[in-house]
Amino acid sequence: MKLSTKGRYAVMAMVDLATHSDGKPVSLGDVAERQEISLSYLEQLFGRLRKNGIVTSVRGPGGGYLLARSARDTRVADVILAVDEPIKATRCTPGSSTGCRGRQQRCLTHDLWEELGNQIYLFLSSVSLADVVERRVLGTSGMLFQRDHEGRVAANR
Amino acid sequence: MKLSTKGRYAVMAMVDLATHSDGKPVSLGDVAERQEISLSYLEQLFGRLRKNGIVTSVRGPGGGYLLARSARDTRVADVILAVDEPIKATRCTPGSSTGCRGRQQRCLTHDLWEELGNQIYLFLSSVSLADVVERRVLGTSGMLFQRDHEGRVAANR
DNA sequence: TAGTTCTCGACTAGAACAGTTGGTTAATTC
DNA sequence: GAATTAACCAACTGTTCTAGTCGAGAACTA
Repeated sequence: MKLSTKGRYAVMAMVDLATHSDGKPVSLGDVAERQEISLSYLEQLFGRLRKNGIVTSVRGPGGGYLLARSARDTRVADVILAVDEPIKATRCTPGSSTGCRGRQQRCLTHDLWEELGNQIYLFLSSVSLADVVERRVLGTSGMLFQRDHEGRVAANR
Repeated sequence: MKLSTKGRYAVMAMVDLATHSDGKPVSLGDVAERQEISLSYLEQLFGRLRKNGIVTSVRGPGGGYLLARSARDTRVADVILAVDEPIKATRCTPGSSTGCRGRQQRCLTHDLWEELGNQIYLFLSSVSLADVVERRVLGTSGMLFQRDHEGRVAANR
């Protein structure tokens, strides 16, 4: 599970879509203006989303994009997986079980990345677009960590 | 909380350090060879780790790096925060509460990224270097998602 | 003094990100 | 049927980050 600004842009746009679609298609031009993302970049992202069956498209005037499923059934994880290509296995890629065998059989940190990837995926697939729209994202929040005046990392335990 | 291969390299190196240090300093040359990471790149990373008080250094022959605290008290999150500079707030940066006010007061997905960042941080600070060394990273694991033959994303629920 | 190891800064090829440009195709409206 | 709308598509670009290289120096040990 890769986390990039690309995935975040896609989620922002999809939330916008979920918010402003009342059964009618929403044009990317509108989304671009509201979210202040370039139209052409959105086109690239929605190309991916369409190929992955997350949205459907309607061409021509009054056209645009529609959620393929309801906002409640579209999970944030689906959106991110659709736009972020599965990464090619470098050294020890979180998702795949191959790739991290240098000279040892399996790198020491393998389980850690695997587990972290699962945690992230579990969280993001527990959240639907509807949850985001209705601001139903539980706030455990609070300042959990800071940097001191010298720039060093300090945690508030 | 930024997740990059850079942070992963740092954690791999720190786990190596925790594994091979029996009170004596471990030279970066040894770590580089074992982990197959370039020495000069490691030097950059350990410069950051030292400035953030994660490791201490000993110069000269027989020198190297030592954990500043015990492996049990050094958390994976600390390592990653030390090497990954706090990102400059682009549009809606997960960590900081500023930055995502385009024309609205606060973007719809803000809470989502904030909460995700917290989830990741909580997980990574619950794991110490000792946990990784002793392979004590709980495996909720299993294949949670896949792509079908057309490359589309599908989840195993 | 020689050799080891850390320390520091500048530089680099390659990749990814975010966006641009310039088209085409399909549907609607005039 | 012509003009307009908006999805589609491909190639290209400036910027940033990654991962690494290179060179010089400073501290310590033998």
